[in-house]
Amino acid sequence: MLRDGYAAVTSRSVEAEAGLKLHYHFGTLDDLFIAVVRRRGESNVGLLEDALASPDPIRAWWRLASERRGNALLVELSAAANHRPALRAEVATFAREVRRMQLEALDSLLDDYGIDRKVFPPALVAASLQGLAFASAYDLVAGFDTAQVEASEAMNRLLDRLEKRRGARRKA
Amino acid sequence: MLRDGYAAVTSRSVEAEAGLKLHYHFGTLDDLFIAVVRRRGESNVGLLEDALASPDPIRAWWRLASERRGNALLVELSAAANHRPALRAEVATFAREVRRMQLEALDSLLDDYGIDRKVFPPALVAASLQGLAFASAYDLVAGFDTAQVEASEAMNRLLDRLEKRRGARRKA
DNA sequence: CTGAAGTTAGAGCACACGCTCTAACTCGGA
DNA sequence: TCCGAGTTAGAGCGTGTGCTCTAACTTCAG
Repeated sequence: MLRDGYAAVTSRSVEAEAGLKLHYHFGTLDDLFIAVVRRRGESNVGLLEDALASPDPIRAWWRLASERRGNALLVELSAAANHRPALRAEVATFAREVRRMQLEALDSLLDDYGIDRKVFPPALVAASLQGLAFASAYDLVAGFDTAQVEASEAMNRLLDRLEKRRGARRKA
Repeated sequence: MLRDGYAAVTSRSVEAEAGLKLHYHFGTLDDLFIAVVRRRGESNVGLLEDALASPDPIRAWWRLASERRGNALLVELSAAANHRPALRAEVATFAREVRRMQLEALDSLLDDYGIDRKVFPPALVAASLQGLAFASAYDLVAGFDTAQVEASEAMNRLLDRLEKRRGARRKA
């Protein structure tokens, strides 16, 4: 999937590559995709949980969100979900769950970071961070070259400042 | 394309819907997609140019970037570009050009808005704004329901503040 | 009215897909 | 050793694709 794109995942290519009978073990192709989403999604929920509970939650979240392989996979799965309603529903479930976790975490974290929730409510922060990471990954996967490196370096510096501020505030 | 997704754009469906012979008028299917990107892309470059030169440039840009139809089309075209190298190259050209325009505009605008370019350099601002808009559109198109409405309302309020600040600074 | 240029209808080709089916194979327990 | 459960190989079906091709139709200048 990462090598050739989701469209290259056909019953024949899977059987050739994996050396087993797809329809015997998984049922339909949809079932295969859904199994992938479920596996990956559950592991991701776990990782996000850890990140949000870590000592520098937003930085950890950002690191997770900008992770390259995971994002490439997400891009492919989202594209595949375009033509597979069942898959789309499964992806939607995880997207909602992940966003819910982020909003809940931010709700108590924003004050720690000294972020004014009137100006930057959780929904905006979450959507921006995740959107920046996703769009950067998208452009990278597609080879668009839209100054993602510069942006992500600036983001890392911004996170340094934020985490430092949080550290200072929590000490006080 | 917007109704049924890019995968529904087949030689036969196009001929049925448009009532003309695709291969006679356009050549290959790739050529059709590329023509669409080129038309849409050029018009979009023009619109962005106007937006960035308008009295409230960032708000206008944001409005353009969150425009629903355009974004849905972008999502479809990006997905289609996944399996069509020629198309991907064409989309990449416009993505780069658009980003270049944004960076150039921000380079002189940031001071007007009183945004500290040490913390928020043009690349970060551009990628965030565009990323937020794109990801929101993506989630909307896919029906993911990840609090995009809340986020976009907050973004509008943030833009109100920013544009107001710019107005005040320019008067002084 | 003639005839050439532009355009279409529709059959057809080679290919790939998802999925099903049957015959064969492997292999561990009795 | 034999049996039966688990698994595979590989042919096959129906469908849809991109694209080509030829014969027919339309249009309009001369």
